[in-house]
Parts: sequence; structure tokens; C-alpha cells
Amino acid sequence: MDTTQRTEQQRSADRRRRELLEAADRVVLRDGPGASMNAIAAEAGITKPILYRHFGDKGGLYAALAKRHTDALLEALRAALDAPAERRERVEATLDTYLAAIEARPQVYRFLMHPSEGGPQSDQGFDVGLHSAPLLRRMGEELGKVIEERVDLGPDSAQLARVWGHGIVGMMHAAGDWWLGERPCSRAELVRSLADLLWGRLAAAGDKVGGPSF
Amino acid sequence: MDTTQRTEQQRSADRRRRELLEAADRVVLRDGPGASMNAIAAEAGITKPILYRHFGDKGGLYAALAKRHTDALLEALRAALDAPAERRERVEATLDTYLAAIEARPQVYRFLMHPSEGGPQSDQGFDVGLHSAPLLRRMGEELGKVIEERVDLGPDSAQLARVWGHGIVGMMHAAGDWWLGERPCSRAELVRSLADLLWGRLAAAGDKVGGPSF
DNA sequence: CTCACGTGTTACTTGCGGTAACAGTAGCCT
DNA sequence: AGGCTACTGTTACCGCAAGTAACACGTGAG
Repeated sequence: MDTTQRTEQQRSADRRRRELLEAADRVVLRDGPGASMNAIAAEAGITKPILYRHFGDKGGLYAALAKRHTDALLEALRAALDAPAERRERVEATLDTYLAAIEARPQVYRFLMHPSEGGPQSDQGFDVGLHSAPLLRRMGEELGKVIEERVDLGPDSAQLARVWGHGIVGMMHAAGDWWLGERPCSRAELVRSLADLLWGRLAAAGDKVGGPSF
Repeated sequence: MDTTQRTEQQRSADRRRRELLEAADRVVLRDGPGASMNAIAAEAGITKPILYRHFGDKGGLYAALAKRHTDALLEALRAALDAPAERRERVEATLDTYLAAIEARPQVYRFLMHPSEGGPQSDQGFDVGLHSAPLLRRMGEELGKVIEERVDLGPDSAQLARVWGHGIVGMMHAAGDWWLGERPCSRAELVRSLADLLWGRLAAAGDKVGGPSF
């Protein structure tokens, strides 16, 4: 049987794969999301066809690359989410974890969310919709699950929790994206503002009376 | 003076421009967001360089195309947002307006948000980050302004309102995107769920006691 | 020794965005 | 009238990136 040999070679292949991914990571961080397959292959010290043998096409490489970061981020979020603390505290910790991650590695973040906006002639890229969506979807689904597990929402809780999961993730993402671009306030303030929003402060606030021109 | 002639020709150019945009619209709706400049030119009955003379580059065409739809959507949202009604009603109307729009024209929506995911060899596209962001940004800014105008948030209201504007838009967008893909419930239910979230139901709900494995 | 197989290469095709360089046509000026 | 300008349109091309075919080297098994 060749099982032993096969596993041997598979290990070798896996190691190469990891090396290639790390090289791709370096290139993406340096050249921005518009990195070409040629550039990645060069960084890895090899040539294009090998990349294609390992990852099929550019989407495959991207997916593998995204999965690494996505998994790491999701794990951090899960930790914040599952901490034994008050709900508000957990929510703030989760928001802060996410925002800290995108603040610490904006290049990675931009790669995952908005590929192809780095280089001079820029685009020439692949697709984001096919990959960024999965990241947000996964986050939304996970959060939905956690909400359903830990919060008592009465009937239809499953549906409601999923809606909220995706909605909250989207809120976090959009606000984070905007914040990262404009930096209008500190991270802590942003976290607090968003938590306040989730805590119903919009409903609780009063109308402004002396509105303009009404 | 050649002002008359100039305006004359400008009008002609504007008409052509509109025709080209409509052709582009048709192609994008048919071929998905991966439509090539050649295809658009062919649909318009002309050839590529004319498109480039009118729009500069693909980004220009995309921006013009996006602006049409974006403006229309924003106007509808403004109407729902500025209606003379209770706040919760206005919020629900706005959410419903947005969701109805993306439900009615999912192709347009997918083009604006996730270009390049239609065709078989798909990508080969331009960038979305540079264009979808502006749409969400504009919506977030507008909503933030309205919130600041109409809701009494105490000190720091400007900042808070902007954060909330972007956050709520992101929530709406992510939930709508997910909903559009999976259709897990009716539009009305989704609107209600999201409004409930904004109304602080997350904070108000109790913990689930018999959690699994804790 | 040879044969299969995995790793690597060069050299190519295809298809895109984008750009010259050229051709026809309308109106204006003298 | 006849030429000048300005616009619209074309064909043919460049550059570049994704993806592929075909060939070359090394190595362990029979």
C-alpha cells in the first residue's frame, strides 16, 4: 500500500501550501489587494503554474488566504462573545475586538473587504463579492447562533436571532469601515456609541423640537 | 459667439450620454455586473473608444451608472425618512423602502454592491470598493444628518448621529443582503425584526437560563 | 534500467481595459 | 465656393493579467 508514502507526500504538499499562503500574505500586505499571481509566485520563489496546481484559480488562493484571517478573527470574536460577563459588557468587548482587529491590520481588512483598490492601475483584480460576503455571512451566522443560545427571545427566536446576527454584524462592519477611513473619534467612543444604539437609545431619545424650517 | 452652437452640441452629447447609460444599464441587467466595455458598446450600437470619450474609463461609466440608481434610491429613502409620522413608523418605512428597492431590482442592487460575480469567468472586472462604499457612505451620512436634525441626543449629538447613521445603514444593508439571498422570511417580518433590534429589544430580553452545556 | 510521478520550468492563448491614428461629416468663417 | 474646426465614429493596436499546454528534471519502486 502507498498510504504511508501518500501521507508523507501530502504533508510535504501541505507544507508547501502553507509557505505559498504566507508568501501570498506578504505580497498582499505589501502590494495591496491588486497583487498579481505572478508577483505572488515570484515572492514565493516559484512560478505561476504551481500556484494554479495548488489553488486551482485565483479565487481558490484568495479563499484560502481569506479563510486564515477569517478563522483567526472569528475565534477572537467567539472568545469575546462567550466570556462570562454581563451582556452589555460582552457586546462591547465583541465590538472592540472587531474594531481592534481592523485597526491593527487595515491592509488585511481592506484585502478581505475591498480588494483591488491599492495599485495605480488598480483593478485588474478578482472578485470580492464572492469572498467578502462569506466572511460577513459567517460572522452573522455565528453571532445569530450565539444570540439564540444565550438570549431569551420567545417564539420565533431562531429567525429573529439570525436577523439580528446579520444586522449587528453589518452595523459593526459599516461603522468600522467608515471609522477606519475618517477616524472621527476614538475606538472606545465608537464602541460606546454603537452599544448605545443597540441598547435602544434611539427609541428612548426625545424628538428635537426646534427643528430647522419645520 | 458659438454659445448657441455649443449648447446645441452639448445637448446632443448629453442625449448620447443618456442613451449610452441606458444601454449600459440593459447590458448590466442582462449580463450581470461582469459586463465588458465591448459588450456595452455593442449594445449601444457603437464601439469602445466612444464610451471612453464619454466616461473616461470604466470607473467613470460605473460611477455615472451608479449615481442614477443611487440618487433615485436616496430620494425614496428621504421621502420615507422625512414623513410626518412617529419615529418608529418612519424607521420601519425607511427600512421597508430600502428592502423593497433591492427586492424589486436585485440585479441592479447586486451590480451596485457586489460587481463581478455574474459571468462564468466572472471577475475581469473593476472595483467595487471604490464605488459601493460611496453609496453606503452617502446613505450613512444622510441618515446621520436626519437623525441629528430630528432626534435630541444631548451633547456630542453630531458625532453620535453620524455613527448611528452609518451603523444603521450597515445593519440594513447586511441584513438585506442576507435576506435577499436566503429569503428566510417575509419583508414585513424582516422590517419588524430590525426595528425591534433598533428599539432596544436586545437589551430588554432576558438571559436564557438552561443554556447548552453551561 | 526503466517507468511512473511529483515538481518545476518556458512559452503560449485568450480576453480584458485602454489608446493611438485615421476617416467621414456638419457647420462657421472669409 | 472652399477651407478650417470640431465632433463622431472606425480599425488596429499595446500592455497586462488569468489561466494552460507541453516540456524537463529528479527520485523512489519494480
